[in-house]
Amino acid sequence: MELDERKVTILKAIIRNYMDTGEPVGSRTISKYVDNKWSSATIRNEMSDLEEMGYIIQPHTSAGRIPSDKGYRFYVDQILQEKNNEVSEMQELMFRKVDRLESVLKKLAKLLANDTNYAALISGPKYHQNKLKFIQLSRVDRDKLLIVTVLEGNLIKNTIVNVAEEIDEEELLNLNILLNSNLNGLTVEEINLEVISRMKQQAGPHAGVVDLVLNQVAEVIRADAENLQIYTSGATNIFKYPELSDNQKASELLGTLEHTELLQKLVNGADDPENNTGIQVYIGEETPVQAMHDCSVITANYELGEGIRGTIGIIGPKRMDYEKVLKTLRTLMTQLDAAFKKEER
Amino acid sequence: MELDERKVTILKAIIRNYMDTGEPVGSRTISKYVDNKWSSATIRNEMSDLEEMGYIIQPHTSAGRIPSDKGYRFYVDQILQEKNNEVSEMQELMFRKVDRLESVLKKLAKLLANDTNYAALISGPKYHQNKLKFIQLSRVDRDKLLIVTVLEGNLIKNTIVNVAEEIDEEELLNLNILLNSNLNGLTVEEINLEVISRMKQQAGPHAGVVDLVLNQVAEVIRADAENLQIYTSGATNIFKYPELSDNQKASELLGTLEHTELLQKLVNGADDPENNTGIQVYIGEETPVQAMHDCSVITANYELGEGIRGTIGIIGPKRMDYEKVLKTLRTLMTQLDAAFKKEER
DNA sequence: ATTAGCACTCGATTGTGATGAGTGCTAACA
DNA sequence: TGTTAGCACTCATCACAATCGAGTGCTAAT
Repeated sequence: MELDERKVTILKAIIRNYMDTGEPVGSRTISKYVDNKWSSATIRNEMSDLEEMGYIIQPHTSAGRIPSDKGYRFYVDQILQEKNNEVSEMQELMFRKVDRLESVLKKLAKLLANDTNYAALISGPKYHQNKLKFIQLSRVDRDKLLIVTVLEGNLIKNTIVNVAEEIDEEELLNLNILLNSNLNGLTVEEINLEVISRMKQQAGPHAGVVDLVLNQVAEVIRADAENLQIYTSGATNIFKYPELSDNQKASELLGTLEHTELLQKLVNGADDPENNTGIQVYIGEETPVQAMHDCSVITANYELGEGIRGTIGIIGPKRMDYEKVLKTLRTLMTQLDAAFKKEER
Repeated sequence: MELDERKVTILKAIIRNYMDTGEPVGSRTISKYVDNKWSSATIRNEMSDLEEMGYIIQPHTSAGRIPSDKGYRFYVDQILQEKNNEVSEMQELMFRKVDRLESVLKKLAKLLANDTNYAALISGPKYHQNKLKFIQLSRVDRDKLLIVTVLEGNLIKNTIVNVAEEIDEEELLNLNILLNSNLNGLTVEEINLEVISRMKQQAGPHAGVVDLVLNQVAEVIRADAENLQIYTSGATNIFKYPELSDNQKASELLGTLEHTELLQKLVNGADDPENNTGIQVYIGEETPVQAMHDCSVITANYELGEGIRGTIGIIGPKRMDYEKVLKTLRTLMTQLDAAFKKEER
């Protein structure tokens, strides 16, 4: 059987209606929805076909129909095909002073959740493969050094280490120069044994400190790469959708949103190389996270400056307003990009 | 009427039973609970009295009794009176490397939530009234300075600012010395016009930079004091308690846990000067947060080093295991203190 | 090919009675 | 005088039946 134009119209009508109400939709409703262009009986016939083809489902014999995962998939694919060019204007971007990336991300998640009425999720950037831009050692106490590490893209990490030996200001200055001249522009991976031994040699009596510093830098960056920061917001929005807010499911879903390690799957999934738009739509069972099998999840990759990438995600009911979410995500990514470019300037 | 010993015993029995089951408890249950020391009929009489006195409530005519807020209050006060001296050993503290305070706090909240099976909340330290320990300016780009601010207690803040003028390394060094020699040991409040104008004078051509730096420092500290960081964990634990997990309430409660500004009330409340233990117990309507009127909330202040204070909180059903929670909080506070002292060493 | 009409299905809602845990009260008892 | 046994009463809860109505599938007419 073929999916002719009328079937498509009806399918879309079913999906749109269901998105609004969350209730199974019957033939008469659709008939009215299309201005009685066809009678309910006709619609019934078509619906029967659509069900046979797997696009819609009947929860029980005498209920209306609801879209199946396949139905949603069809709908979404249609939207995705639509031209990408309408990058609408968006509200004034609210992160004038990008002081700390983290707080921006949090705000962003909140904004997104409020805007869409779904749960939002945003992952901090992945640090590995990032270049070192600058290292600064300072003494904060007699036996304590502060290490400030600045990565490409102005991501900053601090660590405080205890040092056994005393180092005077001049030595510290020299160490700083040594570190920066040797390490600038290298990625963490590129700091190999050769580089290290050369630095140690140059450091003379304070080779131990060099070791300490390098270990600490490596550790900070690695630790951060491992337990990736993921911020969520608007988790309670799911209570707005009865089909998700049954206690058992809601509890699981909310629990999952608290567990970063589970969310990682979503974030990583977006790396699909075939997908050049950077946008992924998971419908129902397609979602790699168990607790979200009754939801749809949309993720989008963002990129700030050179190679600093992260992921934004929206989690909502299967009947989420795909059009709106996709649009919002697209504009947001553009905005984010622009904001950062501006900051970089 | 007086609250004699028997009444107290029965009241406690009712509360303990109710904490276990979450169901209203009847006279026979209590009779068995006290090894039939009194018959159910006697218990009934006493319960009738207790109800009249307002310590317990009958949800409906032919149900058992449940503790009222007043009942809980009595119970908790009893526990609080018990001697404070049993600081039990606790599991190995898991924050060997206190790299970033923030991540420690998050872990702590998670630990606490897991341990108690209630929702946990922890506020980051309040920065104001904190002394400046160290300031470091570094150039990261031609027109960008990195300002690292270290406060007493080794709390670190970074900011990047754009500067119009070019500053060479030597000038930067001088500025650093200038900043540190003038500002060390001062609180934010103490940096007044006099200090500022003196610094500007000394800075000569780069007075503008001094201004910029000071603004930025002030802003960072203020911004952080305003939207105080509050981390929550184990929010979904509330689904373990049927009396809270009705959809309407659960949604509100979880929503509230996402709104830092509402949680502030809890955190601030613990500042009650009369309360020298630093521990606050809110039962039911006593809670300053609307959505938690069906819960009990316990907050405890912690202190790290000099004047860096924050608050830990537990949110659970009114029938929460007060004894356990109080004990856990007390030990935790001790541990936290010890861990930080050790770090400081 | 479309549509009107009708019998049918089945979840949701409402109503009813049985069940049982728990109470209050009274009278008997120590 | 305090305690207890006994009994009538209350009321949430559960299972079951009756009813309702939205929505269907099928057939026959257009």
